[in-house]
Amino acid sequence: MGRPKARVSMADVARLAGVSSQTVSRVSTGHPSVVGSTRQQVLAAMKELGYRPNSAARALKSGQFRTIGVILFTFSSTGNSRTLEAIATHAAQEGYAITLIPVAVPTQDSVVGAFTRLGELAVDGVIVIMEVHLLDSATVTLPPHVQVVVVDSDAGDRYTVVDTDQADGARQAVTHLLDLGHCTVWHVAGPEESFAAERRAQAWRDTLTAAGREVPAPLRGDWSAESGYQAGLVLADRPDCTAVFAANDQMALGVLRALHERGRSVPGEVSVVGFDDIADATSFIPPLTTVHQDFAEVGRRCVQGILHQIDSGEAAPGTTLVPTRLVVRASTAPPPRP
Amino acid sequence: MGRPKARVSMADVARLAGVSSQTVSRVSTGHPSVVGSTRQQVLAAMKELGYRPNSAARALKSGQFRTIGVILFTFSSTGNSRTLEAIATHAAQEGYAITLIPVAVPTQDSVVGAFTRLGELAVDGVIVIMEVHLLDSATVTLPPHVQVVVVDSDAGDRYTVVDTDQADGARQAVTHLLDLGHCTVWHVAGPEESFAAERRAQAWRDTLTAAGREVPAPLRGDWSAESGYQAGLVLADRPDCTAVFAANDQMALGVLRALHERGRSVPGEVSVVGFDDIADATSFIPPLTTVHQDFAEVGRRCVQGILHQIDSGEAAPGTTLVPTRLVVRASTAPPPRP
DNA sequence: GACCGGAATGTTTACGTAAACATCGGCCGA
DNA sequence: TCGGCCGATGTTTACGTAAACATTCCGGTC
Repeated sequence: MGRPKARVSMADVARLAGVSSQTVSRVSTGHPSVVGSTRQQVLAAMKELGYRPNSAARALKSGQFRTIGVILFTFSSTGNSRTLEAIATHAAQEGYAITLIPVAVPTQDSVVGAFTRLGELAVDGVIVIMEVHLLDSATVTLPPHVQVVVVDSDAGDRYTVVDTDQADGARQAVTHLLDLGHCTVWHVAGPEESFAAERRAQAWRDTLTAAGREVPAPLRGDWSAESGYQAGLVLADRPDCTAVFAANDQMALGVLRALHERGRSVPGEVSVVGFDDIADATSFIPPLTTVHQDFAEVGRRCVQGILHQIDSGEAAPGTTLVPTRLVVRASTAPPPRP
Repeated sequence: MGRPKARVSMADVARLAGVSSQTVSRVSTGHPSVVGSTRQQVLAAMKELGYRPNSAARALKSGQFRTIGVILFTFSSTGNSRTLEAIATHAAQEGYAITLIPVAVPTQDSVVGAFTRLGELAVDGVIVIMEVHLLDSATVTLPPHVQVVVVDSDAGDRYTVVDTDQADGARQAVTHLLDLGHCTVWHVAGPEESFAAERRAQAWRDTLTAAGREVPAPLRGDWSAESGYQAGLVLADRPDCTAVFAANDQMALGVLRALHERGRSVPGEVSVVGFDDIADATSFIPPLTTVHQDFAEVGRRCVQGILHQIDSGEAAPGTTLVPTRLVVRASTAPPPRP
């Protein structure tokens, strides 16, 4: 409001440089047909006045914002915030900015609200990081001119979906434990609403079944270490439990603590595998064997996907899976000899 | 490009509703002097055409973007991403969007680059989450019309700074250990470039000195659990070390692992205190006594501060400290009887 | 019954940029 | 030598919105 001077515009620069504002525009956008001497003159004037292009005017004119919206529920999940980081980094490399749209409470109302606001938002495309269950239940149609990429979903028939290969990761984890000689593997699953949790649980079940092993009833957590601890207390009391696959590293941490408190040694008596490969996993007691997720790659492919859609102007339904890799550390070993 | 139809504008709505576009504008902005029946007509037309205000045009006209830029180096620090989450949430409540500007490599060049891009960005204000050392060394002046709030800095004389009360948190941690009867407290510090680390180390030193205790040489980590583990290995070999204050929870985790591996029981032989109170700290072995930081409050005050500056049009230098609180769990106890 | 005031609505204009079109001047080939 | 062509630059215009100003119409007042 009370700023000393209005913002410098192209007209101001043009006046000082003694050219037309269109020439300033050409210099600003790097158009080739401006001769060197003129360009220098304009650049000098820009510098002297401290000219900055007005992105609102530019967006208005061009119809492009060079901005990607990212909708997400929570940062607290390791995956979300690491994916967001990768998205932001890659978008920046492509000259795109990121606009964050947090949806604090994942109720249908707030999702609708977020998408409504989205329609007014200055974005060329949107990346949605959330369980698509909510996307479905929300009776919202995305504004037709906005392209969408979804993470963590199975809606590959309708949207472009990028996700970690959850199933293969879980399979690797279970196979690793079976190969070590365990009769079967117990599972601490994530919350029901989560697709990732569902996938991991399903692959765990399938792998056991395919190997002809008994499938114990899964325990259910909510991704938190505390919920893993509760599950771990239950498992610690079962002498027949020698191998546990937790659906994420945090819950594995809780399982480790429960086993430790109940005096069951890891990996001597019980083996534990996690999922995510968070940085801290190397410093758990003992260092955790876990499934590594390449969040950076997920983010990269999200940006790539959305930019492709923005350029081509049309959606490209389909699912891209980013491979996972088992990282073996010290929390797994053959089962104890009876 | 090849979209079936151009975007719906106010003129289209006006045509359908049989009013002028200015009336549509008035309805859109909630201007009072539109009679009920007209308003209904316009709203119906908006709905039928799927009208969405064009924020670029709106920003161009009003000179405001209703957007806050957030510059940050890394999400991997717990504090950064939790603060970001709180900022995003509160900004959304105020009807502001968040634009993320990641600076992957904290070199001077990339900082300059980020701030240059910033000048062109459609933001009304900026929140900087980073060590201000780099802000200083970067020979950048922020565009004069952009307001700034800084987190984690001591530049309160030049900028509005919001930070956790690092010093008091560290004091509480050290005092707690001394009160338990420990002769002195060892410190695993964060990296030198970090103001937060510097503050915590200084307060640790001051508190020991004020109590007339010996001040051991601090060990230095880089916030990671692995670096805490390395420091822990050193401390585990010193029989005179009975109490450790780690500058964050991750490093505390590493210390716990090192002590465990070397057979020194926690808290029986050695007490450990962390800083941050991350969610997982309750499931460390043993559950970690740590200093709780209220990131949500930090985020809230950042948004509040920047909005105030945007409204008033002038900077408001000064520092706001958010209190911390010691959370006592199971990793601290009186020292062993010799 | 003419006039005044104010509420409801319409018209004009400007925000800063960049595409489209217009102009100018010099160089090349016939 | 001259027409034409192309590269460099200028002029016009439109993007969608909302402030400022203009107009219309109504009820109420003297």
